[in-house]
Amino acid sequence: MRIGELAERAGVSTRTLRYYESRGLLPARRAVNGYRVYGDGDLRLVRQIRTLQDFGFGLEETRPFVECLQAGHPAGDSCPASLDVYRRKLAELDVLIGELGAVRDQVGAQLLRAEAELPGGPEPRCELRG
Amino acid sequence: MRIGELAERAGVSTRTLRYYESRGLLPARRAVNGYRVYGDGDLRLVRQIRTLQDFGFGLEETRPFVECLQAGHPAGDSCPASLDVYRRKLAELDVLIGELGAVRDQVGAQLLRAEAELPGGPEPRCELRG
DNA sequence: CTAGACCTTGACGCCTACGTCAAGGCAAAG
DNA sequence: CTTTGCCTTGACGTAGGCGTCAAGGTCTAG
Repeated sequence: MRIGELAERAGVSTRTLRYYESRGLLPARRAVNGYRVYGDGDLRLVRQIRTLQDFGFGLEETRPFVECLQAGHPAGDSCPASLDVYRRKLAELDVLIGELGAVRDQVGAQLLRAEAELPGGPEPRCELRG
Repeated sequence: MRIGELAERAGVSTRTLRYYESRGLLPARRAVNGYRVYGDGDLRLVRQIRTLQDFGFGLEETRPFVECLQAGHPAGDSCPASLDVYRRKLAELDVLIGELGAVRDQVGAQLLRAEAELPGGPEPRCELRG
């Protein structure tokens, strides 16, 4: 299939596919006229990349998965290098989530304090009515 | 004081201060020779910006706080507009943390599955020894 | 022959918060 | 006068992942 069909089937733009090729992921055979030609394996490959990107992986981080598939393994994460990426990402996520949680608490505290110091506006929920 | 001193006292670069000015935050008086001249209030202003940036606020999001201080209020969050930013940020953080948590769980699940399917490598912790 | 759909490469745009260099002005010390 | 240090504006570079022309080649239907 050519680039347009692969793009449509994978749900991405042709620009995206050319970009992946420029990054060394997703190499393409060429027809006589210079057109890129892809096989079904390439569809799996692009889908693997998109799945990881949805998880917030950068393109470089998807490379081990891509190479794993290209090496003929059943899945992108059938190789130790891919598992390492999973582990690093997990660690990163844990740190990030922790930091964001801390920030959330600080912002929440600032909000409460500032609301208490601001006389105007809507009254606090616990205000006595009547 | 001039830009170099303010930069040092605030712990930022002169480039950063000029950038803030170009964005319409942190306006500066000018000496006869064209040099920027700042007062102590500007130091508070810059510190307010940095605090918020440490919380992950974008520069635009710090504008209400800056304007609040410039209006003569005791703190950057002494104005309703600033509180609105706090609230929006809290909501954003909650959503983001939730999404990241979901991703974390999915990546963790993928890792466990892939580790189980990979025969080689270090044995699971529960393996019998000897 | 021509229109139209598809393909090619090349290159600039975007967005954020500055870093970093370039060329040159101003002021005080020696 | 010269050095030294601080200041000025201007403008390009960075990172990520493409979007969006631009100019032109290819193939097919009518």
